[in-house]
Order: sequence, then C-alpha cells, then structure tokens
Amino acid sequence: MDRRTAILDSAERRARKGGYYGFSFRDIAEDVGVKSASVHYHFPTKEALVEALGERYLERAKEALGNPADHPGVEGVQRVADLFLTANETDDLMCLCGIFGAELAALPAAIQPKIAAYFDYLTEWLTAALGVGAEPAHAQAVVAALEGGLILSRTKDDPAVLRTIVQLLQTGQKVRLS
Amino acid sequence: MDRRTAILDSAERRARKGGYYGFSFRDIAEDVGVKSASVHYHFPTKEALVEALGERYLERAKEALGNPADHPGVEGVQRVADLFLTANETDDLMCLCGIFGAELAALPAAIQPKIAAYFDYLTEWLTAALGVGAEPAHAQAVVAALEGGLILSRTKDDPAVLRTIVQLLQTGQKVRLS
DNA sequence: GTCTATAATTTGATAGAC
DNA sequence: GTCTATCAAATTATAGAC
Repeated sequence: MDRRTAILDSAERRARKGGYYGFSFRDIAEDVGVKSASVHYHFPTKEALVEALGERYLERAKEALGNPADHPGVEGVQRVADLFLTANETDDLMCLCGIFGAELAALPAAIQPKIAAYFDYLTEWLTAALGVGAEPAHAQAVVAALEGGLILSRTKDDPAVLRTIVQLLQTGQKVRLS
Repeated sequence: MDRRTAILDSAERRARKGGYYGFSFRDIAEDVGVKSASVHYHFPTKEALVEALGERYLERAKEALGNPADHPGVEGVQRVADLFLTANETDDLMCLCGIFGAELAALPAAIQPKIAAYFDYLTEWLTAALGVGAEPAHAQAVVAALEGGLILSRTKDDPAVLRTIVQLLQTGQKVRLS
C-alpha cells in the first residue's frame, strides 16, 4: 500500500473515533511508522488532510452503492443501510460525515461542502432507487434515521438498536407512533 | 448568575459547537471573565466538567418535557421534536448528547452512561406519551431520526431539512419509501 | 520522501499567595 | 474563590540536511 493511502486510512479511522480534534499528525505518523514531518509532506495542513478524507469517503460510497437502478425499492434501502451497519458492526466506527457534521460549527469552512455532498449523494441515490414518485424528503429522512441510529446504537453499545431501526425503515412501519 | 452556572453555560455552548476536544479551560475562562485556574476550582478535571454537563442536560430535558401523560399521541412527538428544533433554529447548537455520542469512542468512559441516559429518557418519555400499545422501538427510531436530522440540517445550513423530517414523523408518512 | 530539529502556541492541571 | 506563576506535555507547522 502506498504511503498516502496508509495515511488516509489511519486518519479516517481516528477521525471516525474521536472527530477532527481527536487525532494529531503524530498519532497518524505512529500508526503509519514514519515521523510527523513526513505526514505533512503528503498533506501540508490538517485541513487539506480532512478534505481528502471527505472526498475519498464519498467516492467509496459511490463504488459501494453502484447504480441505483440495479437496486429498486426496498433493496435500495437495504443497500444504504448496509453502509451504516458495516460501520457499526464490522468496523466499530462512526460515519465520517456524521461526526464531522456534528462538529461542523468548529471545523475549517472548506470541509462543509464535502460533508454536505455525502448526504446529498445518499439522498439522491436512494430517491433514484425508490423510483418514480419517490419523495426526496423521504429518502433524506431515512438517511437521517440511519445516521442518528448509528449514534444511538454506539452509545448504547448495542448493534440491535441500529438493526431494529433499519428493520422499521424496510418494513414500512409508520414513523408516526400514535 | 452564580459562577458555576456561568461555567456550565459556556462549556455547554462550546461543547455543542465543537465537541469534547473542541474547547479548553482557557476558552471557558475567557467567556466567563476569570482565569483558567478558577475554572479548575469549580471543576477539577475536564472529565468532571462534562459529566456535570451531561447531568444538567438531562435534567433540563426532563423539565422541558414535563409529564408524558399530559401530551398524548402526536403532541408528544411534537414536544420531543421541539427540543431539536429549538437547538437548530433558536440556539444554532448541536445536541450535546448527539455530538458526544458521535465522539464516544474517544471520550472518558465515565461520560458514556450520561449520554445513554439521555437517549433512554427521550425514548421512554415518548413511548409513554404514545400510550398503551406503543413500541419503544418506534420511539427510539423517532429520536434517532431527530438526532440525525439535526446533523443533516446543520450541515446543509437549512432549517427546513429538520422541519420536513419532523413533519414526516408527525403525519405518519411511511418510513418505507417504496 | 523521510529525517532531525525546532519554532510558536495551546493544552490540562497544580502550587501557593491573597 | 480567584489570582499569578508555572509545569510538562502535546499541538500544527516549517527549515534544511540527507
């Protein structure tokens, strides 16, 4: 693996644990096995590093999701949900854009459009998967429920929390609980 | 206002902007108009400070929500949603437990039960408001959708995002979008 | 590309005077 | 309770040798 990728891997993992201020260039340098000055060679500033992080995160989601037309209806919901279920159960990591979105007010301004682009892509992909007549607002609500569900599930240290929410989203239970 | 309260107010505001690592004792001292050593007098460690923050945050939610029996059905959903709508539109702040929940893996362990208690309380309160036959899992999904909706709304810098999600939750539109 | 060395600043926390 | 003073450590970032 090339060094730039190793740096991004380390940074992503740490950012998804503790957020923007929760990791340092030295943390990454130790993970990768170099000195912090070498990390600065590849990414001159922390802002540049997390921008690259956000871009890669979106590209990976695009690759993982594929063509929405190939996953119509409920299968599309499952596919988006799997991004969050894998983060939760396989990787034990928060969503990068979820944690950066929560911290947004204290982050370098250049990061905001990268995070927004991620949420927009998931929403648009899901709207397309659900087909003609689907409301983007509904797709956005599903993305929000998954993002919040990941936070609740991790806080309670219980994967069943997110799984149950995904199930409700799939089976079309009413959101209104009355 | 007594000093302890002023310190908690400053810390809460800053924590809800940038998370646990996004503020310092000196930041708070400057907000309050004292020296950082005085902040340490009231809260010896940062961990003690954020624990107090979490406890106060829950107590305030309890006061704001009142008795669930007084707000049956959809009115209960509106009352919980108002906590998030106020954070978003009036205060322009993230939910304290949402941002700490996202950063949880990198926070002092003693904070986790405080955050979990908040989500549990909202879920139990809403389950009670929805009355006999209501599924706690549905109430939890509503809390998750609100927490995630707050993140998406702030990221897009558009209050309508959260408002629309709240509307879907109230009108009982299906979560399944197929 | 990676290193050593270092600058300039900030961090959480403490000792002790008042 | 608040202050001055300080500590030890960590932070982002840069200069320059190799």
